[in-house]
Amino acid sequence: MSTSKTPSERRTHLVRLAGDLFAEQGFRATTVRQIADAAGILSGSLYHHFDSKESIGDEILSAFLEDVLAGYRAAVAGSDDPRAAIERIVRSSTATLDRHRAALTMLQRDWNYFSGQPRFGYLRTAMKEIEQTWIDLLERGRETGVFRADLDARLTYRLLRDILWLPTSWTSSKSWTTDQIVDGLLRLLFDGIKSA
Amino acid sequence: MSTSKTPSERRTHLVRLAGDLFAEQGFRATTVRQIADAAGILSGSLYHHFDSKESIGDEILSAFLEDVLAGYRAAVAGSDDPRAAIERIVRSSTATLDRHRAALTMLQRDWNYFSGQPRFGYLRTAMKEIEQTWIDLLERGRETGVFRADLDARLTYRLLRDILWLPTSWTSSKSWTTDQIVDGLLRLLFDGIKSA
Amino acid sequence: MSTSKTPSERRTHLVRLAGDLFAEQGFRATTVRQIADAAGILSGSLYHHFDSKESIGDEILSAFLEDVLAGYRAAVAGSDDPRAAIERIVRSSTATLDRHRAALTMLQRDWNYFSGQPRFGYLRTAMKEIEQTWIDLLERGRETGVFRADLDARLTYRLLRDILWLPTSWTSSKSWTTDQIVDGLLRLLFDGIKSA
Amino acid sequence: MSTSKTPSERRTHLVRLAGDLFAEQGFRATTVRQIADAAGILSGSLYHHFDSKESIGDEILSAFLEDVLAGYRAAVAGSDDPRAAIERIVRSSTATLDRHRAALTMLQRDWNYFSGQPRFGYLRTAMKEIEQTWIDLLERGRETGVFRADLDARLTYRLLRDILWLPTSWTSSKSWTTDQIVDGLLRLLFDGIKSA
DNA sequence: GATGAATGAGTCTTCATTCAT
DNA sequence: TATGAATGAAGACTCATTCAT
Repeated sequence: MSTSKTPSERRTHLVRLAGDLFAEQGFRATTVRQIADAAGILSGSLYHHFDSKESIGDEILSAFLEDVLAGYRAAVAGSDDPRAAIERIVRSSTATLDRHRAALTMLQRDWNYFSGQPRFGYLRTAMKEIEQTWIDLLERGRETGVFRADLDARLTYRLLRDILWLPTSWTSSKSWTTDQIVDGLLRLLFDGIKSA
Repeated sequence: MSTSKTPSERRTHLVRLAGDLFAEQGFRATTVRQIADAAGILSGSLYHHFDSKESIGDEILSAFLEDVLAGYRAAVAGSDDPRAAIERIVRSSTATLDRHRAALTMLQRDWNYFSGQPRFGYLRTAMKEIEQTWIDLLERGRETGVFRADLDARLTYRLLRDILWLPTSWTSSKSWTTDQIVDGLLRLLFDGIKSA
Repeated sequence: MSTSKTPSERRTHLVRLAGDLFAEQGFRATTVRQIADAAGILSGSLYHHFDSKESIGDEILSAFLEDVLAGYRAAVAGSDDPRAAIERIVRSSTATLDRHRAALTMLQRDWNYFSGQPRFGYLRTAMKEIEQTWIDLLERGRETGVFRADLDARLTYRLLRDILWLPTSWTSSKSWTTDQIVDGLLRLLFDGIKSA
Repeated sequence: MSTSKTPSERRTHLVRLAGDLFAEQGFRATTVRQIADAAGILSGSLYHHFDSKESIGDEILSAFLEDVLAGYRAAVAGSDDPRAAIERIVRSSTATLDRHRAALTMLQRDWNYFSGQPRFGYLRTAMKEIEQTWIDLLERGRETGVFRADLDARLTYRLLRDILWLPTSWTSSKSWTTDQIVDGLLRLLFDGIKSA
């Protein structure tokens, strides 16, 4: 992944600035000049801290995926109850949103670009672990009768994973708190919109 | 909206080619040269058919929104039953996916880019009508007791609209038919994943 | 090697202009802007004709090597006399100098740069054929008693090949005609500087 | 020439490191960062020792020329025999090669660059002395019948000077010892490749 | 309608150099 | 002496667009 030695504060600050721009405009649509402008330096000066625009992206993406995977592993580790595990995943995922808006936006908008490059091979690896986790939980829940018997695990996973990551794009309009979103999601997820 | 004077077959063909590329790579990431290559002509020659890359995008987006709005209006017009209307919307939306993958991808990935330009003002207008339609239906369903009483109409709308458009990005992996996706969505939407 | 379809006259002209600059300054020290300036266009416009600076170099180098190898093969093909063959090589090489000054200078000054790139792999291949030709001739001449018995074929080859290509760098100072140089070289080569 | 006030050991070491890189890659193709990396310091820190990259080059080149000129003068001073003097020049030149590979490579590859700058004016001066020495020797040898009567002194000088400096570029392939090269050169020079 | 050639503004990146600490 | 951060000018290359033929 990234060679994160002991990132100086300056460097960390620059990554944050870049991340904000990536979140707003996407990775490819953001120019190094915009990043440099935000930092009040010349664009060439960025290369004192990073050896390429992509290495900034790398730093953001790998940090995000480490966090996400940690959340998934912790959610599964606790107990045997699939429903409880899914709820923990949803809650941890949503919590991660705020810290990693940039990464999420980058993946949503430029997935093809990143996943095609060898350098970002870890993206596919991580996604596979995430997928496997969901599918295991959904199938286990189905077998133990907690979830509907006709549930298509893979299809449901695809839907849920993407749904979970949707609200990132909204954060500009601060209409809802994170808690509201999580609860709305969980209700929708488990119970649908029908009244009981 | 679009300046579709005499949409000669050649022109229509070019728009389709461009759309395929936009769907794959996004609007901004697609170069006019790639479009021209796909058509077997030189990039400059495209300008005999369109006066800019954006006018191609315009053509694609406006056609899409006309279709979508028509679907929404038809869905609502039929009856008073909110649940039936929503099901019609979902079914019509999903049907539109195949015909308008390019437009959806463009909106998902470059919404900020388009919606910021006066030329694409109709995007915001159309979105507002879509939003209003959903909210009306959800609130009516809540009031008549068909939907849960604690349903946040606006939040649910945001979630549902985006969810509805998610599967567009998947089409590369032909794992499911459109029908499968629609049914999965409707079940999730109305009933959640819990077993009865 | 290079994909030389049907090089337009414009393209050919540009290659010549670039070659002149490469010959004077070396490949790496020459900027695309200088080439464009020489052609009276903007630097970006060069990329309408070539997809990279290196592809211009490729065009120049591969044309040169084809010419050189043709000369070597023809020189060897004629007869069995090593001394005559070497004389033909020297004469043909020197004749090639004028047409390919740029290529020679590029190889002399930036050999490490080019030979390290896969794209220019044919450079090593060609050099090997050249080396083998010399060594065969020298060894045959030694065995048949035409050349000195203590001649180190490989060492002599290295010296001779490089010596043969030296005068390219001088052409700025038009002190000698090509014929003078060839004759001087041949005398030095066969007889040394000692008086008989 | 060079501003070698107090050539501390550190400084001398740095010059040697730089020289190695210059010899491998050429002066212009070597970056100050590479030099600093080789020394284990940051590139900016080099400027505590030298006020510019060129001043490092200056140090290397002027040391070389002093050495070479000393060799030439000593070679001529000894006796009146042109042939003996030339042999001494060749032997001393070749001996200098090992100590000054960097300088030679720099001159071979970037002569135009250096000789064009006022700061390196001494290069032209030194070259003129070298040229004059050769021409004197060759003409004297021709007049006294030691060398061929039809020898073009200037042309032969140009050839010989460059030939003498050729083997520098080979040192990567350690196929021959310096002695072997010298002997090969001298035999070629005096006797040619023909068998007696 | 299409080609071939060009523009001009902008992209990421490199590199010698400077300087406060 | 060295570091860490920056400059500023330049480098190769991209791309939407224009236009004479």
